[in-house]
Amino acid sequence: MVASEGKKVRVRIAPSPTGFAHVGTAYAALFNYAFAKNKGGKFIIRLEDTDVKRHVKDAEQAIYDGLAWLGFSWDEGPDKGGEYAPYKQSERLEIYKEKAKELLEKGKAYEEDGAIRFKNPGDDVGWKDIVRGDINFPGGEVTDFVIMKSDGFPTYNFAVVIDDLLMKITHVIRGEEHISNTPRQLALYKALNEKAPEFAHLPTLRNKERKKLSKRKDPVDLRIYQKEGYLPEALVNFLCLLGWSHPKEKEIFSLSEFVKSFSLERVRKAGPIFDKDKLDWINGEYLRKLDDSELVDKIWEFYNGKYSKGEIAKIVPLIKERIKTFSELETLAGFFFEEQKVDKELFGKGYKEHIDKAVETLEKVDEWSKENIDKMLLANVKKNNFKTGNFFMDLRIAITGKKFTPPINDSIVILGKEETLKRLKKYNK
RNA sequence: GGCCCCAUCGUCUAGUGGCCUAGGACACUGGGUUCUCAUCCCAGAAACCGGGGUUCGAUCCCCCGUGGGGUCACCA
Repeated sequence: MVASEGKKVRVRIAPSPTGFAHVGTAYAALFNYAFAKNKGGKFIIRLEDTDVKRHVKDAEQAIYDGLAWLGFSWDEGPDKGGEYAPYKQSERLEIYKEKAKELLEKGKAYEEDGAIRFKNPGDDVGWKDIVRGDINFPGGEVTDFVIMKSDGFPTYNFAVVIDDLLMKITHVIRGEEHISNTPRQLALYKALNEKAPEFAHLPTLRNKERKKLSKRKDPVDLRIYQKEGYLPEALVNFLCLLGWSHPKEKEIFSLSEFVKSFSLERVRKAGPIFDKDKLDWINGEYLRKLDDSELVDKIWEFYNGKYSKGEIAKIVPLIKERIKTFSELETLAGFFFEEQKVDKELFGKGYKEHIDKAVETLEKVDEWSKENIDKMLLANVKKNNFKTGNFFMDLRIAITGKKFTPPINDSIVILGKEETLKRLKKYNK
């Protein structure tokens, strides 16, 4: 860190509580967090709740929960307090009122229909964006705009400027969609006789139609990922890779490594497409890297104790390399816990014979071990001149109801002699 | 439409004037391991939007097109 720069880095994210925790918010949080922590600065949450109509109950908590789930912590915020409290705009109304009054008195704003409008001088404005370089807007683009609504609440553009100023925000790192707001905010800083913070406009996450992620049709609610059984670390890692790349081209890395190697210079300008394929792969990578015992705990937690840790522990080695998310566990391995319906159409031609002989053989196994089962079943296949693949496939279907499962002999061992035979005997002639 | 931003394989990206016959990853295809699926290993197909410049030399610099996106509220 360059000590001579003096100013301590302070960044913020400014979500509005209009529903749930949004991936876009998580994305902005990720880059702000990394930038701040990389520079030993502060990461702040400020709630932009100045739209009374759009305010949704519980949305505030959902945002904290979502961000915490992903592993972020913030230094100041509505729930945490801090030197520049309050951090909720609805609790700062007096401040905006006062500032608006100042502007009014200086003749830089005027009243109209109960609202206060900023009198825009119409100068050309521009700034050096940290990720995009020079951006300029011709004067005249920005007209007079409302800063205080008639309901006594500030508008977004006004509140942002006042708060960033008062909260001593040094870098405003936000989505590209805010570029067009920046001229207004810059005009305000100038009118207030204050120096503006640095700006960095991140690319916008897009869907497959190349449009900005939509609340209606895209999976943007963080809880979706929680429910589907993604690891937060994997989601974060995935997000890191959108618009940013590791200097050494690494793909799998932790949040702390991201923080360590982060720089805004490596942020791309083009808006990346949020494509879950790669997320699935990353999640699988993280899953496979976990110790079996960790995986057991996480699965147990995911299913809210529905299955005992003992049961889970038995099957974990078999499913670890086969699931991409926790929610896939039941489709892949549900048969361990509960007998599945079997569609007889799935069976091959001589299935009854296969099953009969399997029952016959398995009944003779007294020490129920993988070795014995392997040995005896294979001998049985040979003796009867079965086709190995066909035999095991019919066995698999009879026991699990599915064609794709963990290795069948291992499964039989776990299921136990009694349960296995019970399932097979249903097909006795 | 005005203004602004952007443009390398299908997707995420490396690249910062010669190291590029453009590299990696996901996805895809083929093969190997295997009782299925998966993991793992190997191989393959796949891109610098177009046109002008600048330069001895452009994916990289400039201009113009084209395409995509964002934004134009008393929403944030």
